[in-house]
Amino acid sequence: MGALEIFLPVCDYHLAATLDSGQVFRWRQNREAWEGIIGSHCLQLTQRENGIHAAAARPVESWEFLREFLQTKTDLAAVLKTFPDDEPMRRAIRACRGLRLLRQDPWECLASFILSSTKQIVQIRQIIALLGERFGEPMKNCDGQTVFTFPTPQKIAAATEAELRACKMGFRAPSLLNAARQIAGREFDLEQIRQLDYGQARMKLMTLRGVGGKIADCVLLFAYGYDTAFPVDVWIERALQELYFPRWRASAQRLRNFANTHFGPHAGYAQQYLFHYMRTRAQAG
DNA sequence: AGCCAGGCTAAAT
DNA sequence: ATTTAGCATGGC
Repeated sequence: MGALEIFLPVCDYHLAATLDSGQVFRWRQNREAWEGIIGSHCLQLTQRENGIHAAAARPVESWEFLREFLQTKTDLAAVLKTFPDDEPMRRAIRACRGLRLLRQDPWECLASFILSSTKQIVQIRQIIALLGERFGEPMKNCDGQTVFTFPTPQKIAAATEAELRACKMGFRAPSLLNAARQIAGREFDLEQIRQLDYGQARMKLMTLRGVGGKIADCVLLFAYGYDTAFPVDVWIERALQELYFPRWRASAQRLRNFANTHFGPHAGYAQQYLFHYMRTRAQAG
């Protein structure tokens, strides 16, 4: 028999920043709590002094899926110690103590980031919300409201391109449809990725239409835990340019090469701090 | 109105 | 080997 709630002790975990840092797109804040769905578990997460409180809509047998998703066993201090000791990194860390990397479901992550290209985060959220309403399975959250699971590859694969375009995803529709069909048809195995090294895994993901280096890196970092993956998007490009090469314009290749050599074994983690730092700094003006 | 958004692809230098 | 349009859609 399961439980409806649990307390996960963890220090140095900034829940709000983590769930609102562009890694995931289906979590929203409702007063104190953050509401979201992991697999078929509908949850409310609340920040506490020494950890995170979780409440589920239905009894849960094992909470291991939640520890996995939140990565509560990660020793953040040990990760931060591997970052380069330079002024930009120090500022990025200072701007957001307790920011973490999550560990997501590969399909949800892949589909989400196929939909992310040249879209603002608010719009990505909107597209994915529509996709959930139209292709996900309805369920009740803690407050009795109807919410939706993330659509399976099979469900998306059975859709038409027009139905997907109706979710406002535009030219990304054929890419999502292609990925869903390859995965549903077992031509592409998301589990097999785990057995590959970073370079091989990246190449494999990039065989999918609409998946280039940046999206592949997001999936490798956010879903599979390849900590050396370093997604370079417009924000990170701007961050590297302004913070590390303020004097001259560096090419995209130069920036990428710098990123892959400068940030150490947890480069992807460092990237998330830079990303969040740039975004919050821009918001503040 | 025009520019840009957690890019990728194919065409053009 | 690098740089550049075109791609849908919406917010500012």
